[in-house]
Amino acid sequence: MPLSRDKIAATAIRLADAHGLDGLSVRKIAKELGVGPMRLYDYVLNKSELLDLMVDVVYARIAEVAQQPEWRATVLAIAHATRDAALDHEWFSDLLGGRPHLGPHALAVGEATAAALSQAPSVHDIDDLQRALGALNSFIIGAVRREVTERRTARSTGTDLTAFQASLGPYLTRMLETGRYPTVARLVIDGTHLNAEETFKHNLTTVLDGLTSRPRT
Amino acid sequence: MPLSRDKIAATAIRLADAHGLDGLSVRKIAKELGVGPMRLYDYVLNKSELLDLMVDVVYARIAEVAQQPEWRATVLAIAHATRDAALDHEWFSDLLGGRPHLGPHALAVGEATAAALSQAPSVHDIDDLQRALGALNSFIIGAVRREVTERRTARSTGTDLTAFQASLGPYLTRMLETGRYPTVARLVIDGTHLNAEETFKHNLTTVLDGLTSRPRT
DNA sequence: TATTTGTGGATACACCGTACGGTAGCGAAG
DNA sequence: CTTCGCTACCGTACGGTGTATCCACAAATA
Repeated sequence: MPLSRDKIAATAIRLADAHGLDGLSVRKIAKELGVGPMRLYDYVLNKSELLDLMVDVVYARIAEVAQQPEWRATVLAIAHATRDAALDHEWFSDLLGGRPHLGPHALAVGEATAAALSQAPSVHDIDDLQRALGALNSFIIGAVRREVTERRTARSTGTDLTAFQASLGPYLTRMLETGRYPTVARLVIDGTHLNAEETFKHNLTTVLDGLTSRPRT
Repeated sequence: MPLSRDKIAATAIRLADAHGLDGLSVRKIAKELGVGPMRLYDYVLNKSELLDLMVDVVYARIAEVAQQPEWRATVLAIAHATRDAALDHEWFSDLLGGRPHLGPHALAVGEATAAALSQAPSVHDIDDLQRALGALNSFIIGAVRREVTERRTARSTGTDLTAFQASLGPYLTRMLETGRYPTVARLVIDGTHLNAEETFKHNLTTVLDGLTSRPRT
């Protein structure tokens, strides 16, 4: 089996899933494939092109759900698929929004999203579409990013309050006890541990409603 | 002048502004300060703590505008200040949402945002607040991130259409000419070059309206 | 004066992305 | 059958990174 872009991308994804983007190096991928590090550069121009490859593989999965009968269902499906993908591949959220996504599958997702949004009421001309697309993508990117980093810190500190205070405690609890951040303190202490998926869905429909119900300015 | 966290952060910010986050290294900061690389570790635990330091300096600037008479004005001011800061310090957008922002000034901004949002109509209990805060921050993070990467690619490819096609052309124009991405193609070709700040403001008020006008689910 | 303490510096390690030169096989041209 | 050019593979090497560790020297204390 003679090595290929697909195989390189696949093992790179496996390693990134296991050890994060920081733990991903050309050398490790090569070792995992049983070849010298430089072999990869016969198939890829840069490391960043390798990252683009990985990203587009993930987009391929997202693109699979991008065909729905109704525009709103399409948007919802894409957004949730993006979130799911980022939860499966946390490094994906690190790359999300950080570079232009121009791979064929990324373009397919962009096309499906744009086509869906263009059928929304209150999206009349192309400027409306551009704005709506921007708002939607901004929300998705930010929400996914936030959720992933939250999950990471929760994992590294422990999820319950006492463990959290023990980890960030010396600093953060002291900060919160200064009384200068009462609302934040209330959020940290009294805040229910909301279900992440429902929060995402809730906020997504909020944004979507705002997008479609709003009269032209 | 004996070196300090503030001075380190200040020159690190200067270097990052000039050469980006990738071009920032402990050694270069040290050289700029005229000391050995290891001196910095007397003031900072990690490089990531150094990044946290830089981030909090930027938050200090944002926090300055966080006191407005009306809750909506406060939110708008913070959002725009965040965007301005990210445009001045593009590396800031790379860090935005990527790690928890726990510096004193970041907490101050978070407090101000939370306090403002808690006064919005339709934000009744603490769960409402948490959701609204999440939605708002998600949008801001994503929007800023998108705008910065867009500006970067525009800078590296040239802004007008022909230069853009010349740069991405061999690949992207071929992609668009396949006809598989008609909506995206229309956006790229017919899309007016919208004013970025107005788009941000427009989408921000859209999100904010959606946040406040929406009845409870 | 002798001794402790802390501060700045140099060196070293493990790792990174990748430029470069070289070689072994193989199909086509002479 | 020989020889050429080409492709696919390989190893080594360079300049960079973050940071652990040791060391020298100066100041302060006993």
